[in-house]
Amino acid sequence: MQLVQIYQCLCDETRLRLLNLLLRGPLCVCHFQTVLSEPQVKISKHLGYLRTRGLVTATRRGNWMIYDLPAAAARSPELAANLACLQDCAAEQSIFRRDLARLTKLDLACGPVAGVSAKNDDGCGCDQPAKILKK
Amino acid sequence: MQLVQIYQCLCDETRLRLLNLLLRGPLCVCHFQTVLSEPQVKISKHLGYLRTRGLVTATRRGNWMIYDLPAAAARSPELAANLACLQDCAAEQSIFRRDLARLTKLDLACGPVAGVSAKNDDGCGCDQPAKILKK
DNA sequence: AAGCTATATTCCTTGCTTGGAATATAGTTC
DNA sequence: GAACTATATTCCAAGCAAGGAATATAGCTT
Repeated sequence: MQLVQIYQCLCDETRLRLLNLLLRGPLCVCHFQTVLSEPQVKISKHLGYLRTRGLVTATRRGNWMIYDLPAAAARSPELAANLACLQDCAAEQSIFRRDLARLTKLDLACGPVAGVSAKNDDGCGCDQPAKILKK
Repeated sequence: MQLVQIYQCLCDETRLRLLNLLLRGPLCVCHFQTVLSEPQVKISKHLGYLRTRGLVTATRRGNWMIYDLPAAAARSPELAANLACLQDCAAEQSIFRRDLARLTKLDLACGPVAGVSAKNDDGCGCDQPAKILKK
């Protein structure tokens, strides 16, 4: 992957916020919506943008799409370096810290879950919890 | 400085090439032109873009404008981190390596110079050598 | 199958970025 | 001061990206 393309993915604030959350672990779209407080189209489009450029992966799980960063082994040196850099930098800017805090709160409310068919009414805004188990 | 703004500066290939060269030391516009083989407007505009956003500094020296990165002490943590990251990444991509090689060749042809009023006919494409002495 | 949920896509508008041609500016040399 | 050099700016056209409204799609539930 070309270096410029990585930076093109990073040059939008919404995308930075999405990636910052993904650095903590995989997530489904509805939880991005909740944490960022942004409309569904916006989130979905930016995730699509990142996906077509290989910065995130997406796997369907029932109704939900689980987005994740590419596996460490699958990251180019450039991508790995820039994700590490982003993580460091984001830790110092309030907007990213706030997002992570909100995500943590969501996690606590929802708790981890393995399956997909159980409903829960945890008030997350969707019927499925935030904490997605890594395969 | 906001992190996004840094990435916005980095998301254009021409600007990446300029910054990559600047990581080696200060340079005047005409040498960017020579190394990148791009028209003057293009170089000048991208340098202007970087300048207004604080990613480079510019000082006039006779007819020449010397561009440089902000002094290490003046760099925000985010900028410092990303410049370091860029330097690492650029070292692995051929276009940036080629640029550095061309710059080195220019240096050899021109040699270091302190003053500004002496002409030389070193074939650099302008009357002033490439190697600018740090103040 | 019908209705529901989560997510994606299309269409459209708006604004930004890029690049080039032409021109302007600042400084030098003669 | 006239000519010249290096660089910046203006004006314009084209392309791209972002956001929203409406709609489509995929999978679940009953």
